Amino acid sequence: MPELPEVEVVRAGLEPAVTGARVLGVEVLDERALTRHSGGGEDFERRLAGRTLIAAVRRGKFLWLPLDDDDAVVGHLGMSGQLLLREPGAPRERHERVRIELAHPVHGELAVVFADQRTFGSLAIDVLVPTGDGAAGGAGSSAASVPTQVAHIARDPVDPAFDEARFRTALGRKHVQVKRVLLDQTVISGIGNIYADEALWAARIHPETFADALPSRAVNRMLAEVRAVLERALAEGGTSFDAQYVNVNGQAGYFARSLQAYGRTGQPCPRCGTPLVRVSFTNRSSHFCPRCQRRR
DNA sequence: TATTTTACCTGAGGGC
DNA sequence: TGCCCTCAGGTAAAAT
Repeated sequence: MPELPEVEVVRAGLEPAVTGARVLGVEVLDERALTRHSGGGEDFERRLAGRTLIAAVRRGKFLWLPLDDDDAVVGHLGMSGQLLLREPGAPRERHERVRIELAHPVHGELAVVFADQRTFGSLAIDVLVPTGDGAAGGAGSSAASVPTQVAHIARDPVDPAFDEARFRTALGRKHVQVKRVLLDQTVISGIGNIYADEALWAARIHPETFADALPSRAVNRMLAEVRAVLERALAEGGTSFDAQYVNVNGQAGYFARSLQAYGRTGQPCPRCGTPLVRVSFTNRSSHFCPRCQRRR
């Protein structure tokens, strides 16, 4: 499932290929890939054709490609979205939804293919607006702007402009299980179910501990482990369980073999040996060690 | 206002 | 072999 490390791998892969490239043509094969776009498929194709892409930027799990004016192509991979770099005229991908043909001044012609099995992901053309804090909108560009669709998303914990004081304040005011807060992209972005479970396991915090009951020492530990797990996953190219998440060349990441808690129900906790448990949590699951991660 | 639930979607895998 | 059921989960809208 694409979370921050996976999306960053995709962003970094797109960056050299799209920066400075001109859009030769756009094909929308499935309009469900444009659920966040205000116009239809024809509008998307028309507004993008002939334009030049100037960067690849990411905040949390959102990705955008600024155009040569105040617009940007915004992308979210959802559960199963992929952005792939292909040769022009390459055969269709299995769940291909949108194809953008580009001409790059150095690399020549190529295609950016958006494929998405479950169609939770989407592309859209959106307007860039100034950031509230004046800092760069996200990783990959120094421009202090974000698409309007991303403006409500908090900065992610690996962003140099991440407002730690704001995060701590928000956490202290929420009478909600801490894992819910980690998954709330308006408080801290980039974390999904996998890395939430991993970070909480590493910080020895029960996922259902109320956020407003966490001592500041525990918050420090949690934030440090969130950053550590995201950075380790990034270094290993992200987490892949199957063909769902891949980089722009279609290759899987290696972090799945480094997971300590997520998906390891019944297996011994790597720290204390107690069998890990899985509990139902807001239409998904939480994995944790019942001994190391005691409920407060 | 703050928090919780639901809709959206397809394919893999288990049970029978 | 094939059918039915459950599960996976990010986001935003709807409900409480």
